[in-house]
Amino acid sequence: MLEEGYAAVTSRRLAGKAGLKPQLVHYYFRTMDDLFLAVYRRRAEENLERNARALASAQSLRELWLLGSDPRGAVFTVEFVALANHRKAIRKDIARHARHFRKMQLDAVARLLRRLGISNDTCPPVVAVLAMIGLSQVLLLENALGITTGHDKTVAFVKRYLGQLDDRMRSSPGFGILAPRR
Amino acid sequence: MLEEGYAAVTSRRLAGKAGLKPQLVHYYFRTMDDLFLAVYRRRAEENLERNARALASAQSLRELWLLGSDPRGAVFTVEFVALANHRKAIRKDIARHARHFRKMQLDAVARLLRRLGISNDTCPPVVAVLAMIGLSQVLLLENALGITTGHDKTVAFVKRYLGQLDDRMRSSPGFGILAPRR
DNA sequence: GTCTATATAATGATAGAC
DNA sequence: GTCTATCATTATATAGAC
Repeated sequence: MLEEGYAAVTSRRLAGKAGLKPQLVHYYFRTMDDLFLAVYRRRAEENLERNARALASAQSLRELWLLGSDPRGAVFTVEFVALANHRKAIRKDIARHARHFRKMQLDAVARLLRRLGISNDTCPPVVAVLAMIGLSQVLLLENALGITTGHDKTVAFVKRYLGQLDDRMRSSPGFGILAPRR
Repeated sequence: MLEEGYAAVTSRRLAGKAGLKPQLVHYYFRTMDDLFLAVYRRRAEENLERNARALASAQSLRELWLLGSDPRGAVFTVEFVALANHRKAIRKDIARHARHFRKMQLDAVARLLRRLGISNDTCPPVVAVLAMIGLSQVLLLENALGITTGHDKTVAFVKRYLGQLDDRMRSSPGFGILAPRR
């Protein structure tokens, strides 16, 4: 799926990779949609856990950025969004997970910005979250196409910026209460 | 393609919509890949023209933002990136166009930030461009999935922010030389 | 330019033997 | 749980009549 797109995932090729017969795919998952959903759910759960760990760390913002910059993640997302574009059952699942995910990030970033004294007027938490996600996704998408103009510069800028915020965060009064230094 | 994904675009369905026989698709385009490329090229050219007009306007940033916020554009991009993910000929074409497009945006935004007195340390042009693209893409993608939490707030924030920059730009000395007020 | 006819190959899915 | 056998469907693409 990551290498050749979801359309390349067929019961036959899949079984071939497992050294088994195509019919077993249907035995285990019934339909191909069920298979795709199973893949998505497993990955979604892993993703939630990794995110929770990142948010609890002493460098939340940098960790969040790194998570969003996993190349497999971006291709995975594109493929499933494309898949969701014409399979109702899959779209529903993705939407539900994405909402859960978003809420979690949003709560954490809002708490963080408040503690840093960054007001809603300066930058609403939701803008910060969406900008971070958007930026990392665009970088990954372009990379997949072989376009990298200015990417290094952008990554360096973002990391420096987020690192400074994380530093201010760690040295803010009462930091240890919420997220103890490791 | 926009409604059901690229996999749903078959010679049969296409011919059906045109009230013709599937074989005519091959008569005109030979292969389905050639067809997809023709669609992409037409759209890409329109896109370049619209962008050039936006960059020449008196509210470049807002116009750029609006262009990036066209819902059809985002779905179109996702579908073609997914398509490019497993068709070499198509990937090459997308990459070439994207590079051209990026250079155009980058030159214009760089000139604009310089004129506004925003230094490279404050915000490198490429970061501004990628952040704008990323943010609008994420909004559109989520929208397509039915997720809209905080979107209104984000759009309002961005428009207000870009509007202020455009205002400063218009009132900067010598503005009329580069982009005459309409 | 548009059609009929056809070659060829892949797909998802089920039934039933072992 | 894994296999063989099989079906119905769909796809891309070409050849040739008109």
